[in-house]
Amino acid sequence: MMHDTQKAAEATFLLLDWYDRHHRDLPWRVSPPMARKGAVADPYHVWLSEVMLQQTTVQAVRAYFNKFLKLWPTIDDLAAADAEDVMKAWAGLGYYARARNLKKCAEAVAGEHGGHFPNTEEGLKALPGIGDYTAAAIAAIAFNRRSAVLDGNVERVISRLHAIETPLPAAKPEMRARVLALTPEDRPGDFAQAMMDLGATICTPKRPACSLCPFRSSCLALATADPETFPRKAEKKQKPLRLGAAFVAIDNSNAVYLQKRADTGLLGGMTEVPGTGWTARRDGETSIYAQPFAARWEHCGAITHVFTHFELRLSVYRANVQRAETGANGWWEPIASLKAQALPTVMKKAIAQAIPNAFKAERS
DNA sequence: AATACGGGGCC
DNA sequence: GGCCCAGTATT
Repeated sequence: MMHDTQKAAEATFLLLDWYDRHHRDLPWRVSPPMARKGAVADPYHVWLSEVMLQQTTVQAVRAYFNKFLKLWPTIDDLAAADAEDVMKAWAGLGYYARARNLKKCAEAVAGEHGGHFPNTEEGLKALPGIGDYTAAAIAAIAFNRRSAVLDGNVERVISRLHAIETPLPAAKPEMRARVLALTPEDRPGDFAQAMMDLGATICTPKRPACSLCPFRSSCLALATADPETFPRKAEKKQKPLRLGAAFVAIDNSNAVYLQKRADTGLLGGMTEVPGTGWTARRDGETSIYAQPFAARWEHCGAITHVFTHFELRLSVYRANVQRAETGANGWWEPIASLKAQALPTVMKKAIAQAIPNAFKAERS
Protein backbone atom coordinates (compact mmCIF):
# COMPACT_ATOMS: atom_id res chain seq x y z
CA MET A 1 0.00 0.00 0.00
CA MET A 2 2.74 2.38 0.98
CA HIS A 3 4.49 1.41 -2.21
CA ASP A 4 1.51 2.40 -4.38
CA THR A 5 1.13 5.72 -2.59
CA GLN A 6 4.78 6.50 -3.15
CA LYS A 7 4.59 5.64 -6.83
CA ALA A 8 1.53 7.83 -7.21
CA ALA A 9 3.26 10.75 -5.52
CA GLU A 10 6.24 10.35 -7.82
CA ALA A 11 4.05 10.26 -10.93
CA THR A 12 2.20 13.39 -9.73
CA PHE A 13 5.49 15.18 -9.16
CA LEU A 14 6.74 14.26 -12.64
CA LEU A 15 3.52 15.51 -14.23
CA LEU A 16 3.53 18.85 -12.40
CA ASP A 17 7.18 19.31 -13.26
CA TRP A 18 6.34 18.67 -16.92
CA TYR A 19 3.46 21.15 -16.69
CA ASP A 20 5.71 23.84 -15.22
CA ARG A 21 7.99 23.48 -18.22
CA HIS A 22 5.41 22.97 -20.98
CA HIS A 23 2.22 24.75 -19.95
CA ARG A 24 0.41 26.62 -22.72
CA ASP A 25 -0.72 30.23 -22.48
CA LEU A 26 -4.47 30.28 -22.73
CA PRO A 27 -6.69 33.34 -22.25
CA TRP A 28 -8.58 31.81 -19.33
CA ARG A 29 -5.59 30.29 -17.58
CA VAL A 30 -3.32 31.57 -14.82
CA SER A 31 0.14 30.29 -15.68
CA PRO A 32 2.20 28.55 -12.98
CA PRO A 33 4.61 31.53 -12.75
CA MET A 34 1.69 33.90 -12.20
CA ALA A 35 0.12 31.50 -9.74
CA ARG A 36 3.30 31.52 -7.69
CA LYS A 37 2.98 35.33 -7.51
CA GLY A 38 -0.47 34.89 -6.02
CA ALA A 39 -2.64 35.23 -9.11
CA VAL A 40 -5.93 33.33 -8.88
CA ALA A 41 -8.12 32.19 -11.75
CA ASP A 42 -11.39 34.11 -12.10
CA PRO A 43 -14.27 31.63 -11.57
CA TYR A 44 -16.27 33.40 -14.30
CA HIS A 45 -13.45 32.90 -16.80
CA VAL A 46 -12.91 29.30 -15.72
CA TRP A 47 -16.61 28.49 -16.00
CA LEU A 48 -17.02 30.20 -19.39
CA SER A 49 -13.99 28.43 -20.83
CA GLU A 50 -14.93 25.03 -19.41
CA VAL A 51 -18.46 25.19 -20.85
CA MET A 52 -17.09 26.23 -24.24
CA LEU A 53 -14.52 23.43 -24.07
CA GLN A 54 -17.13 20.72 -23.59
CA GLN A 55 -16.59 18.46 -26.62
CA THR A 56 -14.77 21.33 -28.29
CA THR A 57 -11.09 21.97 -28.99
CA VAL A 58 -8.97 24.80 -27.60
CA GLN A 59 -8.40 26.08 -31.12
CA ALA A 60 -12.13 26.56 -31.71
CA VAL A 61 -12.77 28.09 -28.29
CA ARG A 62 -10.13 30.84 -28.18
CA ALA A 63 -11.91 33.37 -30.39
CA TYR A 64 -15.32 32.71 -28.84
CA PHE A 65 -13.97 33.09 -25.32
CA ASN A 66 -12.40 36.45 -26.13
CA LYS A 67 -15.55 37.64 -27.90
CA PHE A 68 -17.77 36.69 -24.96
CA LEU A 69 -15.50 38.38 -22.44
CA LYS A 70 -15.48 41.55 -24.51
CA LEU A 71 -19.27 41.54 -24.89
CA TRP A 72 -19.96 40.55 -21.28
CA PRO A 73 -16.98 41.25 -18.98
CA THR A 74 -18.69 39.96 -15.82
CA ILE A 75 -21.21 37.29 -14.91
CA ASP A 76 -23.70 40.04 -14.09
CA ASP A 77 -23.32 41.46 -17.60
CA LEU A 78 -24.02 38.03 -19.08
CA ALA A 79 -27.00 37.54 -16.77
CA ALA A 80 -28.44 40.85 -17.97
CA ALA A 81 -27.73 40.15 -21.64
CA ASP A 82 -30.39 39.54 -24.26
CA ALA A 83 -30.74 35.78 -24.78
CA GLU A 84 -30.86 36.22 -28.55
CA ASP A 85 -27.56 38.10 -28.50
CA VAL A 86 -26.00 35.20 -26.60
CA MET A 87 -27.24 32.74 -29.23
CA LYS A 88 -25.84 34.95 -31.99
CA ALA A 89 -22.46 35.12 -30.27
CA TRP A 90 -22.46 31.32 -29.81
CA ALA A 91 -23.44 30.57 -33.44
CA GLY A 92 -20.95 28.17 -35.02
CA LEU A 93 -19.64 26.69 -31.79
CA GLY A 94 -22.21 23.88 -31.69
CA TYR A 95 -24.19 22.11 -28.97
CA TYR A 96 -26.51 25.08 -28.58
CA ALA A 97 -28.06 23.81 -25.35
CA ARG A 98 -24.77 24.97 -23.86
CA ALA A 99 -25.58 28.57 -24.79
CA ARG A 100 -29.09 28.35 -23.41
CA ASN A 101 -27.79 26.82 -20.18
CA LEU A 102 -24.96 29.37 -20.05
CA LYS A 103 -27.52 32.16 -19.88
CA LYS A 104 -29.63 30.30 -17.31
CA CYS A 105 -26.56 29.61 -15.19
CA ALA A 106 -25.45 33.25 -15.31
CA GLU A 107 -28.91 34.33 -14.19
CA ALA A 108 -28.85 31.82 -11.33
CA VAL A 109 -25.40 32.88 -10.13
CA ALA A 110 -26.19 36.58 -10.42
CA GLY A 111 -29.68 36.29 -8.96
CA GLU A 112 -29.34 33.60 -6.31
CA HIS A 113 -25.66 33.61 -5.37
CA GLY A 114 -24.88 37.33 -5.35
CA GLY A 115 -22.79 37.05 -8.49
CA HIS A 116 -20.42 34.48 -6.94
CA PHE A 117 -20.11 30.87 -8.08
CA PRO A 118 -20.57 28.16 -5.43
CA ASN A 119 -17.11 26.93 -4.37
CA THR A 120 -17.95 23.24 -4.02
CA GLU A 121 -18.47 20.50 -6.60
CA GLU A 122 -21.94 19.83 -5.24
CA GLY A 123 -23.00 23.48 -5.41
CA LEU A 124 -21.59 23.90 -8.89
CA LYS A 125 -23.24 20.75 -10.22
CA ALA A 126 -26.65 22.07 -9.21
CA LEU A 127 -26.30 24.85 -11.81
CA PRO A 128 -27.59 24.50 -15.41
CA GLY A 129 -25.06 23.14 -17.87
CA ILE A 130 -22.58 22.06 -15.20
CA GLY A 131 -22.15 18.28 -14.95
CA ASP A 132 -19.60 15.97 -13.36
CA TYR A 133 -16.64 17.13 -15.39
CA THR A 134 -17.26 20.88 -15.31
CA ALA A 135 -18.10 20.94 -11.60
CA ALA A 136 -14.88 19.11 -10.78
CA ALA A 137 -12.84 21.31 -13.13
CA ILE A 138 -14.14 24.61 -11.73
CA ALA A 139 -13.78 23.37 -8.15
CA ALA A 140 -10.17 22.39 -8.78
CA ILE A 141 -9.03 25.26 -11.01
CA ALA A 142 -10.91 28.19 -9.50
CA PHE A 143 -11.30 27.04 -5.87
CA ASN A 144 -8.31 24.78 -5.29
CA ARG A 145 -10.46 21.78 -4.39
CA ARG A 146 -9.06 18.26 -4.61
CA SER A 147 -11.68 16.96 -7.05
CA ALA A 148 -11.33 14.20 -9.63
CA VAL A 149 -11.35 15.90 -13.05
CA LEU A 150 -12.17 13.32 -15.70
CA ASP A 151 -12.67 14.29 -19.34
CA GLY A 152 -11.86 12.58 -22.61
CA ASN A 153 -8.18 13.47 -22.37
CA VAL A 154 -7.81 12.27 -18.80
CA GLU A 155 -9.69 9.08 -19.65
CA ARG A 156 -7.13 8.35 -22.31
CA VAL A 157 -4.12 9.16 -20.12
CA ILE A 158 -5.33 7.22 -17.08
CA SER A 159 -6.52 4.24 -19.14
CA ARG A 160 -3.06 3.93 -20.67
CA LEU A 161 -1.17 4.57 -17.45
CA HIS A 162 -2.97 1.65 -15.79
CA ALA A 163 -3.80 -0.37 -18.95
CA ILE A 164 -7.46 -0.43 -17.97
CA GLU A 165 -9.19 -3.20 -19.92
CA THR A 166 -12.77 -2.33 -18.95
CA PRO A 167 -14.42 -0.51 -21.88
CA LEU A 168 -15.96 2.96 -21.52
CA PRO A 169 -18.31 4.13 -20.18
CA ALA A 170 -18.32 1.29 -17.62
CA ALA A 171 -14.71 2.09 -16.70
CA LYS A 172 -15.48 5.61 -15.50
CA PRO A 173 -15.72 4.88 -11.76
CA GLU A 174 -12.40 3.03 -11.83
CA MET A 175 -10.82 5.86 -13.82
CA ARG A 176 -12.18 8.45 -11.41
CA ALA A 177 -10.67 6.59 -8.46
CA ARG A 178 -7.33 6.30 -10.25
CA VAL A 179 -7.32 10.03 -11.03
CA LEU A 180 -8.21 11.00 -7.48
CA ALA A 181 -5.37 8.84 -6.19
CA LEU A 182 -2.94 10.91 -8.26
CA THR A 183 -4.49 14.31 -7.47
CA PRO A 184 -2.36 16.29 -4.99
CA GLU A 185 -3.58 18.41 -2.09
CA ASP A 186 -1.62 21.51 -2.98
CA ARG A 187 -2.05 22.07 -6.74
CA PRO A 188 -5.21 20.20 -7.78
CA GLY A 189 -6.10 22.76 -10.48
CA ASP A 190 -2.66 22.64 -12.09
CA PHE A 191 -2.71 18.86 -11.86
CA ALA A 192 -6.05 18.67 -13.68
CA GLN A 193 -4.90 21.04 -16.41
CA ALA A 194 -1.62 19.17 -16.70
CA MET A 195 -3.45 15.87 -17.24
CA MET A 196 -5.63 17.45 -19.92
CA ASP A 197 -2.67 19.14 -21.61
CA LEU A 198 -0.80 15.85 -21.57
CA GLY A 199 -3.72 14.15 -23.27
CA ALA A 200 -4.02 16.93 -25.83
CA THR A 201 -0.35 17.18 -26.76
CA ILE A 202 1.55 13.98 -25.80
CA CYS A 203 -0.88 11.18 -24.97
CA THR A 204 -2.87 11.77 -28.16
CA PRO A 205 -5.50 9.41 -29.60
CA LYS A 206 -3.23 8.47 -32.52
CA ARG A 207 0.57 8.12 -32.50
CA PRO A 208 1.20 9.28 -28.92
CA ALA A 209 4.64 10.80 -28.26
CA CYS A 210 5.49 8.35 -25.49
CA SER A 211 9.19 9.19 -25.51
CA LEU A 212 8.36 12.72 -24.33
CA CYS A 213 5.85 11.65 -21.67
CA PRO A 214 6.52 12.29 -17.97
CA PHE A 215 4.78 8.95 -17.27
CA ARG A 216 6.94 6.96 -19.72
CA SER A 217 8.70 4.98 -16.99
CA SER A 218 5.49 3.94 -15.21
CA CYS A 219 2.95 3.62 -18.05
CA LEU A 220 1.59 0.07 -18.06
CA ALA A 221 0.20 0.31 -21.61
CA LEU A 222 3.59 1.40 -22.91
CA ALA A 223 5.33 -1.43 -21.10
CA THR A 224 2.96 -4.27 -21.92
CA ALA A 225 0.76 -3.39 -24.90
CA ASP A 226 0.01 -0.79 -27.56
CA PRO A 227 -0.91 2.52 -25.88
CA GLU A 228 -2.87 3.62 -28.95
CA THR A 229 -5.48 0.91 -28.34
CA PHE A 230 -6.57 2.55 -25.07
CA PRO A 231 -9.07 3.49 -23.84
CA ARG A 232 -11.16 0.43 -24.69
CA LYS A 233 -14.60 1.44 -25.88
CA ALA A 234 -17.95 -0.19 -26.52
CA GLU A 235 -18.80 -0.45 -30.21
CA LYS A 236 -20.80 2.35 -31.75
CA LYS A 237 -23.55 1.99 -34.31
CA GLN A 238 -23.54 3.69 -37.68
CA LYS A 239 -25.32 6.94 -38.49
CA PRO A 240 -28.52 6.88 -40.54
CA LEU A 241 -29.03 9.20 -43.52
CA ARG A 242 -31.81 11.78 -43.44
CA LEU A 243 -33.07 13.85 -46.35
CA GLY A 244 -34.81 17.19 -46.63
CA ALA A 245 -34.96 20.48 -48.48
CA ALA A 246 -34.12 24.09 -47.69
CA PHE A 247 -35.66 27.14 -49.38
CA VAL A 248 -33.63 30.30 -49.81
CA ALA A 249 -35.96 33.16 -50.76
CA ILE A 250 -34.39 36.43 -51.94
CA ASP A 251 -36.53 39.54 -52.25
CA ASN A 252 -36.04 42.56 -54.49
CA SER A 253 -34.06 44.41 -51.80
CA ASN A 254 -31.49 41.61 -51.61
CA ALA A 255 -32.75 40.17 -48.32
CA VAL A 256 -33.15 36.49 -47.36
CA TYR A 257 -36.16 35.09 -45.55
CA LEU A 258 -35.17 33.67 -42.13
CA GLN A 259 -37.06 32.20 -39.23
CA LYS A 260 -36.34 31.00 -35.71
CA ARG A 261 -36.34 27.33 -34.73
CA ALA A 262 -38.12 26.03 -31.66
CA ASP A 263 -36.25 26.62 -28.41
CA THR A 264 -35.73 22.93 -27.66
CA GLY A 265 -34.29 20.03 -29.59
CA LEU A 266 -31.89 20.02 -32.51
CA LEU A 267 -30.37 23.47 -33.15
CA GLY A 268 -32.85 24.80 -30.57
CA GLY A 269 -33.32 28.56 -30.58
CA MET A 270 -31.14 29.02 -33.65
CA THR A 271 -32.03 30.70 -36.95
CA GLU A 272 -32.85 28.84 -40.18
CA VAL A 273 -34.20 29.20 -43.67
CA PRO A 274 -37.58 27.51 -44.25
CA GLY A 275 -37.45 23.85 -45.11
CA THR A 276 -39.06 20.44 -44.98
CA GLY A 277 -38.71 18.05 -42.09
CA TRP A 278 -35.58 15.89 -42.06
CA THR A 279 -36.57 12.27 -42.39
CA ALA A 280 -35.38 9.07 -43.95
CA ARG A 281 -38.01 9.46 -46.70
CA ARG A 282 -37.07 10.76 -50.12
CA ASP A 283 -37.98 14.37 -49.33
CA GLY A 284 -35.63 15.63 -51.99
CA GLU A 285 -38.19 14.66 -54.58
CA THR A 286 -41.37 15.79 -52.83
CA SER A 287 -39.96 18.85 -51.10
CA ILE A 288 -41.04 21.29 -53.77
CA TYR A 289 -44.61 20.80 -52.51
CA ALA A 290 -43.57 22.14 -49.10
CA GLN A 291 -42.44 25.47 -50.48
CA PRO A 292 -42.93 28.39 -48.04
CA PHE A 293 -43.79 30.85 -50.84
CA ALA A 294 -45.45 30.44 -54.18
CA ALA A 295 -42.50 31.24 -56.39
CA ARG A 296 -40.35 29.92 -59.23
CA TRP A 297 -38.18 27.69 -57.07
CA GLU A 298 -34.97 26.73 -58.77
CA HIS A 299 -33.09 23.67 -57.58
CA CYS A 300 -29.48 24.70 -57.05
CA GLY A 301 -27.85 21.53 -55.75
CA ALA A 302 -27.54 19.82 -52.39
CA ILE A 303 -25.41 20.10 -49.29
CA THR A 304 -24.37 17.45 -46.79
CA HIS A 305 -23.93 17.95 -43.09
CA VAL A 306 -22.94 15.37 -40.49
CA PHE A 307 -24.48 15.61 -37.04
CA THR A 308 -23.57 13.48 -34.06
CA HIS A 309 -26.23 10.85 -34.66
CA PHE A 310 -27.27 11.24 -38.31
CA GLU A 311 -26.08 12.49 -41.67
CA LEU A 312 -28.22 15.08 -43.44
CA ARG A 313 -28.54 15.71 -47.18
CA LEU A 314 -30.47 18.88 -47.99
CA SER A 315 -31.71 19.79 -51.45
CA VAL A 316 -31.40 23.55 -51.78
CA TYR A 317 -33.91 25.67 -53.67
CA ARG A 318 -33.63 29.36 -54.53
CA ALA A 319 -36.22 31.87 -55.73
CA ASN A 320 -36.35 35.59 -56.30
CA VAL A 321 -39.57 37.02 -54.95
CA GLN A 322 -41.06 40.36 -55.92
CA ARG A 323 -42.05 41.64 -52.53
CA ALA A 324 -40.81 41.10 -49.02
CA GLU A 325 -43.87 39.91 -47.19
CA THR A 326 -42.99 38.89 -43.67
CA GLY A 327 -44.47 35.63 -42.49
CA ALA A 328 -45.77 34.89 -39.03
CA ASN A 329 -42.52 33.59 -37.57
CA GLY A 330 -39.90 34.98 -39.91
CA TRP A 331 -38.26 38.11 -41.19
CA TRP A 332 -36.25 39.39 -44.14
CA GLU A 333 -32.57 39.75 -43.38
CA PRO A 334 -30.26 41.72 -45.71
CA ILE A 335 -27.58 39.45 -47.14
CA ALA A 336 -24.92 41.85 -45.86
CA SER A 337 -25.88 41.13 -42.24
CA LEU A 338 -26.32 37.35 -42.51
CA LYS A 339 -22.97 36.79 -40.84
CA ALA A 340 -24.23 38.33 -37.58
CA GLN A 341 -27.24 36.01 -37.35
CA ALA A 342 -27.60 32.94 -35.14
CA LEU A 343 -27.16 30.63 -38.10
CA PRO A 344 -25.77 27.15 -37.41
CA THR A 345 -23.24 25.77 -39.87
CA VAL A 346 -25.73 23.60 -41.75
CA MET A 347 -27.81 26.69 -42.54
CA LYS A 348 -24.80 28.68 -43.64
CA LYS A 349 -23.95 25.83 -45.99
CA ALA A 350 -27.48 25.84 -47.43
CA ILE A 351 -27.50 29.61 -47.93
CA ALA A 352 -24.02 29.55 -49.45
CA GLN A 353 -25.22 26.86 -51.88
CA ALA A 354 -27.97 29.21 -53.08
CA ILE A 355 -25.95 32.44 -52.80
CA PRO A 356 -22.25 31.58 -53.23
CA ASN A 357 -21.04 35.00 -52.07
CA ALA A 358 -23.39 35.31 -49.09
CA PHE A 359 -20.71 34.95 -46.41
CA LYS A 360 -17.74 36.30 -48.32
CA ALA A 361 -15.93 39.32 -46.88
CA GLU A 362 -16.70 41.48 -49.91
CA ARG A 363 -19.62 41.16 -52.21
CA SER A 364 -21.11 43.43 -54.83
C1' DA B 1 -27.56 2.55 -19.64
C1' DA B 2 -28.82 4.63 -23.89
C1' DT B 3 -29.84 8.55 -26.61
C1' DA B 4 -29.91 13.47 -28.28
C1' DC B 5 -27.13 17.08 -29.14
C1' DG B 6 -22.48 20.48 -33.43
C1' DG B 7 -18.61 21.28 -35.33
C1' DG B 8 -13.98 21.06 -36.80
C1' DG B 9 -9.48 18.92 -37.13
C1' DC B 10 -6.95 14.93 -38.27
C1' DC B 11 -5.36 10.96 -40.95
C1' DG C 1 -14.68 8.97 -44.97
C1' DG C 2 -14.14 7.67 -40.34
C1' DC C 3 -12.43 8.93 -35.87
C1' DC C 4 -11.78 11.94 -32.12
C1' DC C 5 -12.74 15.28 -29.09
C1' DA C 6 -11.70 19.98 -22.18
C1' DG C 7 -19.72 16.57 -21.71
C1' DT C 8 -24.63 17.46 -20.23
C1' DA C 9 -29.47 16.57 -19.99
C1' DT C 10 -33.03 13.56 -20.69
C1' DT C 11 -35.28 9.25 -20.74
